[in-house]
Amino acid sequence: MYVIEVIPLAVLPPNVPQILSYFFDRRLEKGAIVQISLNNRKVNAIVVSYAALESQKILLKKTGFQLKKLSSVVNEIPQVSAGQFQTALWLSKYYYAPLGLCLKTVLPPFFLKKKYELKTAAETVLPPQKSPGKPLIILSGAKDTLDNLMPHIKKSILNDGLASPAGGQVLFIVPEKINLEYLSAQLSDKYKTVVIHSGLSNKQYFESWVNASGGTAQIIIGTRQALFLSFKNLRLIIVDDPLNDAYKSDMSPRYNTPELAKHIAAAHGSKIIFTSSVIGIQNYNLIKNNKLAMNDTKTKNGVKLLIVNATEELKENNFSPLSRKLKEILVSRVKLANQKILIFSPRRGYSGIAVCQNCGLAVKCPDCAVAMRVHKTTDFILICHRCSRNQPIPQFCANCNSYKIKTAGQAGSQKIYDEIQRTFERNNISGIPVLILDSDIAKNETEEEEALEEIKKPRTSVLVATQMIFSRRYQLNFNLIGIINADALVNSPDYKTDEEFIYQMEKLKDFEPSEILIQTHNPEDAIFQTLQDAKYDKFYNNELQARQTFSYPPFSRLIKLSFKHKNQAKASFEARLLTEKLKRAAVQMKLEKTAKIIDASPASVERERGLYIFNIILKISPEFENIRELLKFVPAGWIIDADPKAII
DNA sequence: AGCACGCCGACT
DNA sequence: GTCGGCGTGCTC
Repeated sequence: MYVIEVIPLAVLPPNVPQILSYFFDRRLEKGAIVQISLNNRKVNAIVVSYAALESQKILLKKTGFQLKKLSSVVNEIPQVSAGQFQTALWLSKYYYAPLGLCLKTVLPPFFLKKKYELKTAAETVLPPQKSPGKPLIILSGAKDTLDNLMPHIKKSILNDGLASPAGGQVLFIVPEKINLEYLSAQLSDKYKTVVIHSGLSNKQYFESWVNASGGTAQIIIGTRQALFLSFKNLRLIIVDDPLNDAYKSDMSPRYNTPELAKHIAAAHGSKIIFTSSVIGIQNYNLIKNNKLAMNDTKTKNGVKLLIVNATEELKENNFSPLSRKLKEILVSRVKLANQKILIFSPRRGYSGIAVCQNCGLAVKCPDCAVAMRVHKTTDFILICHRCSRNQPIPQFCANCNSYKIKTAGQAGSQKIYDEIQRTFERNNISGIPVLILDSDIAKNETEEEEALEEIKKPRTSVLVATQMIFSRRYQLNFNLIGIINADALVNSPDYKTDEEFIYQMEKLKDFEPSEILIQTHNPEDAIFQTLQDAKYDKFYNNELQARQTFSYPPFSRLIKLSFKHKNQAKASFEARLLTEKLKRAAVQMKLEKTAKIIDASPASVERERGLYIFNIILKISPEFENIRELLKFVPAGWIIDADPKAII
């Protein structure tokens, strides 16, 4: 008899062991697939080790529980490689996520599907290679990204200076699948490329997998899942746009792709290059500490910035979302030939919200603690931007029964569109196409492509777009960009706001405009001067200092603990209970200095989809390794988010 | 996360 | 009488 240790491919709560033991009458190799009975349900599990029962007897007596027998063997041939185990373990440890779930994340979507069986789990453990050197960040405009990368790609594929005769592989990670087609078209005439993303069928995914692990593919281009492939001789990982929000997984394990990419690169001994339009504060700090090299190829192009005081517009009785200056520039621009104009709207929809003029209350979503946003279809309707629920604008105010419900607040893309049309009419301008690109349009893929095709035509046109347009910055150019409300550009009042603002603005410059007009209610804000100078050293240094003062990253690691419940009192109680528990534990463990616990507070949107949300923030100093010691007090039902996107 | 057990209210 | 609501507890 043998004792087999397995990882169930199921979610186990954090307070139970993630590796379980079962009896079996023979040995099973690491990576074999079995079926186990877990609390009376049948679950697939992966073998991690075996041991003769004799050697385990004493140990088993101590634990006290009765081991069960394995239900059945699914596949005795190892299907999970050492590399996959290693990645899953790292994810689980680094992001405090259930191990079984991490293993599931690492495995390809066709895993255990009969048609796509892998003969052996491909694994190429490379002999120690020449050190790949420090990570590198290349700063460039989006359109120069590939040109800058080509020498690095070429060198890696030629496998320069290495003993191994095999050609090297390059892994190119992008935040969204939208640019995969373009990148693969650019690279595939010179190199054998494969593509990996969530839209692939099992058949296609399997094919890419085989080409990557077998070494046929020289360049693997993909979204973050491509990091979970097996490789033959991976020499270089490129992560484009590392600051992109889409890189942070919103499902457990809540990993951040650039961080995982660094780990994978280290495991393969391959070089890692980030390509970005900005450095970012964390990377700036790494450069300062000599842990990251930088190659700044950005030419200081003389884009003209125009700051317009939006408050002044209101004082002068201009209630249009378009300032007088913007209208003026717009009207003169469209009279020229082949002008591309982007009007950047902070959000989709028509105008802000529906407000009762009598009592001043906005119409709120019944399930979420946010005001619903007005949209225009054939009629005006209300849509919740959190949960997508929609309903007509009520005739009477739920609060005071008044019938005076009016739309109010910041204009969205739809209203801006109407305003532009009206401006053109008033100035007797006709025949200028005005298009919208927001997530409402993008729901229909052909409609989105049509809008983009129209924009690419060699004629003057205007596009009203939300942040979605950023993913098109590799191919689109605009002569003029107007930002309707810069204050709403960054969605949350968080410690990252200024960094995010700079990031967004630098991305806009990727469209290579000659002029950017920014409308804001805070024109005196120092950030605009920083932007004007495009000198970010001082900004980063100030920001680093502020972050040090308040123990924000990179001077601490943030962990967000969230609890959701339909009953507000219950959620609030649980949150306070855990805060107290953690504080007491921290005192007992003498961690008051290394782990700062911020009291539980309702999330900035305190209710979402009918659930009340409370957050506890932990600020852990970087030298404290054993966060698990503290997190073991977090009961099941809490969401643990290490390195969260936002803390509100 | 699932899934069973168990204790209260509605209904053929 | 029993069907089914969901609170509680457990998973080698």
